[in-house]
Amino acid sequence: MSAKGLFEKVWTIVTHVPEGQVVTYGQIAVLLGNPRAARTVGWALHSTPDLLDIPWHRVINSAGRISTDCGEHSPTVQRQLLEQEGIVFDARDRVDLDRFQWRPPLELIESILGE
DNA sequence: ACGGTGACGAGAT
DNA sequence: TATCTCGCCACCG
Repeated sequence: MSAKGLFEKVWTIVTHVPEGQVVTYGQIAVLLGNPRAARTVGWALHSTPDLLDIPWHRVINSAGRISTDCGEHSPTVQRQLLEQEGIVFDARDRVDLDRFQWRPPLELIESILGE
C-alpha cells in the first residue's frame, strides 16, 4: 500500500477535506511538495475513479472558481454539492477562500507523505 | 522512451 | 477587474 504516484496522493488528500470546506489545486500541489504541479493535480482529479468516492467537488481553483467541465462532474453539479454544504458563491460565481479554504493539520500531511 | 495533454496559476496587459 | 499568455510536470500510449 505504498504511495505510488502523485495521483494517489492527491486522492488521499482530497479524501480528508471536511464537509463545508474547499481546497485549491495549487494548495494540494504545495501540500504534496510540488508547488508547481497544480495542473497535474487537476489532471489527477479528472481521472478520478468514481468508485473511490472522494469529495472531488471540494476542489476549486485559486480564484475561488469552479474549473470542472467534464461529464457527470459538471460545474452545475459541483456548485450544487458545495451549496448543500453551506458554501456560498458571490455574484461573480466565486467562493471566498478566506472563509472556506481548508487548513489541514500538519500531522495529517505528514502521515500522508510518509505512507 | 518520449512527447502530447490538461478540472492550474501567476504575471502582464 | 477581466483576459490572455506561457511555464509547469506526472501520466500514458
